[in-house]
Amino acid sequence: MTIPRSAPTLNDVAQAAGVSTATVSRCLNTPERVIDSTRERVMKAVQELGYTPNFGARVMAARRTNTIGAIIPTMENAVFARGLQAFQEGLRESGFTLLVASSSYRSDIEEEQIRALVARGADGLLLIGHDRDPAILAYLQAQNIPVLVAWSFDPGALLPSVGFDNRRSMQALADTVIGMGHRRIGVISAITRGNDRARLRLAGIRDAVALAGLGEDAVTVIETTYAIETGAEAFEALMTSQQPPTVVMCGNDVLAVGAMKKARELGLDVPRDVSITGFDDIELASLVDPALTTVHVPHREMGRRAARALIEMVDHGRSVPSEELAANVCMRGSVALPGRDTGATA
Amino acid sequence: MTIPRSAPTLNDVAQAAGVSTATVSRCLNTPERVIDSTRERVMKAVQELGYTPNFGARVMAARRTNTIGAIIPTMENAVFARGLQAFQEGLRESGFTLLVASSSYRSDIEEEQIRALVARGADGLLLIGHDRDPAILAYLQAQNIPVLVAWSFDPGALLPSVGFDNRRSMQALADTVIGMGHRRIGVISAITRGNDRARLRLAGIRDAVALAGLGEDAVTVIETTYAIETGAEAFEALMTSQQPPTVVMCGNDVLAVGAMKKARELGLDVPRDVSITGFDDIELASLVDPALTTVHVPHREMGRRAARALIEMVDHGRSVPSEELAANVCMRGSVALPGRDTGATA
DNA sequence: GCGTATAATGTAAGCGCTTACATCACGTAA
DNA sequence: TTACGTGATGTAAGCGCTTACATTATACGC
Repeated sequence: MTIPRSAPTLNDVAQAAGVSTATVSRCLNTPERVIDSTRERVMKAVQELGYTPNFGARVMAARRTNTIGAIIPTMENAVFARGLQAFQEGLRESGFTLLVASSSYRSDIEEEQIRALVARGADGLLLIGHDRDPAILAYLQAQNIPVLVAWSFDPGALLPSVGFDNRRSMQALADTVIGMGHRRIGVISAITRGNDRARLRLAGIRDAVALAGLGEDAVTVIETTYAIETGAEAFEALMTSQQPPTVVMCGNDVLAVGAMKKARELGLDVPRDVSITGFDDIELASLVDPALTTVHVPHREMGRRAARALIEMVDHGRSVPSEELAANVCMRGSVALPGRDTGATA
Repeated sequence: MTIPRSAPTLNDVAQAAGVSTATVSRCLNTPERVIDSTRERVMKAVQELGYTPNFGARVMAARRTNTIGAIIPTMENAVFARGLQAFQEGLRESGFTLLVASSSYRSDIEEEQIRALVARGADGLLLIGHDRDPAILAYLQAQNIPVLVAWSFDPGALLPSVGFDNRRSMQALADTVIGMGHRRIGVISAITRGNDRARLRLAGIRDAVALAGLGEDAVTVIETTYAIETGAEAFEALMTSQQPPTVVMCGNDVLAVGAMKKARELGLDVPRDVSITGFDDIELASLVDPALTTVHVPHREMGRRAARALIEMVDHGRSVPSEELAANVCMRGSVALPGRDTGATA
């Protein structure tokens, strides 16, 4: 067996098998149109040469890639990782390959990645959230490529989505908390700029506050990046202020876990001295002590449905109605009635 | 502005700008070779048409994709997610795009993904671990495509690697544990089939046992899939056996956290009643109570170095020496001297 | 003004594949 | 035997791009 200088081509296979390139191509794509004896000969040559069709060439000739692209903010966020894993499994069943890229929460990188994926011939795209420069939307439209949004449900948006109502879900949680008597609410939010999930969750808290007839100054908001440590810092800032909150509502579980960690360090008992809530219901939420009150998001289900919806769009070239999934409040040990005092320990 | 039937091509741009396709191509690839006035005209046309070069065609003509492919077992494992994020950032700085696929720990899917990535013209590949069907190795060699292995250092393997010595690191941890007096060791390992990291970690424990002159029956091994819940189940099985171990060493932190959770449910105090160890040092390890004794793996550093090494291989077409990173034992609260009793609570 | 070096642009040949269409080899019916 | 239908295979034209090479424009020195 000789080692080829470079990857073998269709032509090499054709020569080895003593047929034309068309026959080889047919063996690979429509085997039933080739007589058995020939096919065997060709397949043998394919095996021996270790031939893999050149994707670029194939795409260019056939105008279809069976590839779906997805762009997520970061792979380090467990919620995306989980949803995407399910998404990929769903695609695989239908013969699609998933290509993933991440944007580090930066819209310029997201745009770059969108272009990269489109250029690679992605048949469809999965994007996270609706906040996006109109120019990119126009570009996507010009490319005439199906795009689905996940993790955020918004029937009024330009793009169809599979997700949940971040605003209403967070409001439900805030309603409950306020209903328990909390009047000073600290909020640790993810950066809202370019992130509708974060923005809407914050809006949900404000909705609840307004509904309860509380003043705007009932909430103190700190925005910070996604990490346990930054959550801890924000928590400390909130709790060492003049009038510390009796409950700290966090934009996601990771920030909340950071808050709980810092509470322990500060000698604050959760939930006696201060209540803490999260959002997402990642595994971590039920592992910490006390278990974290949060909003459960069905990430896997979302991934599966997104796969189904996007395949539908790609296969039949038609848009698809947005799908809303339920995200329910999950009461656990980290929330209690507010104490009589100001929330500081003795 | 008219909506094009399909994506605009180089030719469309050339026509719109009144130049040849070669000039447009040069504007995009070697702008300094085109006079300003022409370039402006061309770029304007590019903008207006929303032109994106067709990747397949470009690759076919230029024989280079600036794309690196990576295949990981699963995105849901935080260690891969973190290392890969760093890997991607490293690649981006050098103008490479990362394409990620996951194999669900199945070698047949991994092979499929390897072929998919190769077919897509990946200039290089990042793979996890050395366990792999020789046929795929041969295929990769025939394709003459640079491949780097991460998460496992093995200077003797066919492929160069950037990683740590799973066996020796785990042995170091086991040495320490045995040095503290533990004589009955329960092991919760990830599935070892096709997973050299799991296999080598287990081997490291056996090395330590042999070195200490203990019999083989000092260790009881349970293999299970990667999840908190399966770790919990395995832990229960170990602890309800006739002679429960005084220490349970887990193949990774996720299994260890599952074990700790189950310990709490069983009313066992960690580390008084039983010691528990992990591997990886994910964030979770220092969040649980007591903090988990584990082996710290520098995932980010590994990702960065892997990026550098693979780029070197791709750019200069030469192989690269394997790099070993240190993975150090991290003693924390979950390990203590064994009690006098059998490990069962009163 | 002319010749020449140099910069800017155009021309056209592929890159590896698919596929419409042409060709060929049979088998069947008249 | 001939004519023709059918199925297997070959031929060759692109797909959109890059790039070696050819051509044309510009600048400069004499």
